[in-house]
Order: sequence, then structure tokens, then C-alpha cells
Amino acid sequence: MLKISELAGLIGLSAHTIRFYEKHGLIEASERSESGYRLYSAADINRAEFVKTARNIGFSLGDIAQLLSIRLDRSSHSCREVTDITRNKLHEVNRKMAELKAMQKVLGRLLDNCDGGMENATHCSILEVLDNGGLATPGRVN
Amino acid sequence: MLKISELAGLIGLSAHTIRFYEKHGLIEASERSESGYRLYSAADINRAEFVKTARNIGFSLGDIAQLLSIRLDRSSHSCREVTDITRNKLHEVNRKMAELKAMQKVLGRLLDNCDGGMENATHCSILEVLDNGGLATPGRVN
DNA sequence: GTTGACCTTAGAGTTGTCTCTAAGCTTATA
DNA sequence: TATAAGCTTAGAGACAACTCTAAGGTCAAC
Repeated sequence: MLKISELAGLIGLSAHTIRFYEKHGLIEASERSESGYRLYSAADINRAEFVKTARNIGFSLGDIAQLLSIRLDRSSHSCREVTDITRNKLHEVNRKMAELKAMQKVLGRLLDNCDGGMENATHCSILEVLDNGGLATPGRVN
Repeated sequence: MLKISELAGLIGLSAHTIRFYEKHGLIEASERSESGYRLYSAADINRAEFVKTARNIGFSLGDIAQLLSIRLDRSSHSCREVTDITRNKLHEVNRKMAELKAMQKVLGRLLDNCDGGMENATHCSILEVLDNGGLATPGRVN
């Protein structure tokens, strides 16, 4: 049985974060010492590692809560439920990527068209673009 | 001179958001009516549009505050300051993109290896991966 | 002169994920 | 036995960027 900071060291989360996850139902200590310290069993550790792994991949705490409830009773959930959660996450990631790509493109163009020298910003092309409502016409390089 | 909801309609922000931006120094109404209504001049409108454009591109409110202070007195700032802000933003976007790409890759592999059928999740390969600390060995397709 | 849309303010609430604090026990070490 | 490190709790604070509410004043139209 591990104490909270031992678990924290093992899985690479702070004790604070572990308590926070506990409050949200993600991690639990199946026992307490006489003095009230949380004690983590092997099963608790596995669960905590599951949480950490899922978090590393990028699942939200809400996603993880769902995955955990499936994991807890695999036989009464379908594999499909798991792939749905995963697919939704992938879609979310794809959406964000698309947004970031658009930003990347615009920022890149802004920089391409601006020399960025130490002279003053009176004719800064980036400020001009911002003043004119954005890159109205697509840049030369598409 | 426009009232707040007129400005809101013009630039596509809510009146709430405009007041919020004002509180953060991004937008201002250079006049007030006798009864205290905000009144926006052409210059105010340009400024508000600048803010909206920068926001659309993805600059944070903090970035925009900096850009505005340069815009307000272009001659005492260098073009370089503007490109620095832009370049920092681009780096941030690149970092996030890299994170998302990693997530995309892992999520894609998880889905590839899981049939996601309606049978129960006893042998769900995604749960197994999560239980085993992630995709330890790189998948076949690299 | 009344209705209804619009305006004002200060301030609270939202979402997600922590992060920290205070005040007070417990345990290990010297 | 003294000290430091570690544990407990409830609850506050941080961050970004809104979003909304309450309570009330103003204005245009009919």
C-alpha cells in the first residue's frame, strides 16, 4: 500500500492533483490508515496509471471518467462505446488542428510580408493588414 | 457616432463582449451621451475592427493590447516589436500543432487496432492499451 | 403615457484543470 | 524530544475569454 506522495512519485502527478482527481471520481484510495492517510492498493495504482495514460494521450477528465466506468465493468459495455469516445476525441483534435493550421498560414504570411527591422512601425505591414480587416486577398503563395 | 449595439452589429461582437474588452483596455468609446451611453467615433470603430481582426487571427487579448499600444504611437515603436509578437504567436501555434499531431497519431492507432463492434468490451484493445501505459511499441505504420 | 427595446453598473458564474493555502494532525529522523 | 517532512480537510485562487444577472435609467414609437 502506497501513501499519496508515493503514488504521486510513481505515476508522475502531484499529491494535489491526485486529490483533485479523487474529488472528480477518477482515482480512489481503497483504504485509509488509522490516522486517515490514503493508502493505495495495486488495483488503485493500476487505475491511477490508467488515468495518467489517458490524460497523456489527451483525453479530458470527463472522457476518462467514462472510460473508467467502462473499464470497471467491461462486460456490460460495448467496445463501440470506447471507440465512440476515442473517435469524438479525434474529431475534436482534427477541428483544433484545422483552426491552428489557418492561424499558422495567416501568421506565416504576415511575417513573410514584413521585414521586421528596427526602423519604426509607421509603415509596418502587419499593422496595416490588421487595420484593413485581415488578409483580404490571398497571398501570392497559396 | 454609434451606440454599443450598433458597433456590436457592425463588427460582429456582442455588447457584453465589447464592454468586457473595454474593461481590458482594448476598445474604448471616446464619448458618452448625456445619459451616459457609450458613443463610438470612426476612430473607435477602426480600433474595434482592428481588435476583432486580430482576435480572428488568433491573437490573445494580451497580444492585442500590445499591438494596440504600438498602433497608437507607431513612430516610437519598431516594426520588429510587431514581428516579435507575431513570431511568438506562430511558435505557440506550432507547439500546439505538434501536440495535437501526436494526439492525432495515437488516437488514430487506437482506432485502427480496435474493431469497435457492439460486442462487450472485455477484450477492447483500447482499454488494454490504456491499461498498459500507452502504445509502448510504435505501431506498424510509422 | 405606456410599452418594449436598449442602455448603465458592479459583480457573479462558466469551463477545465489544476494549484495553493491555512490550520492542524502524524510519522520519521537525529 | 524536537524538528522536519508528510498527511488531512475545506475552500480559495489562477487562467482565458467570455457570458450572464440584477436592478435600474433612457429613448423611440404608437
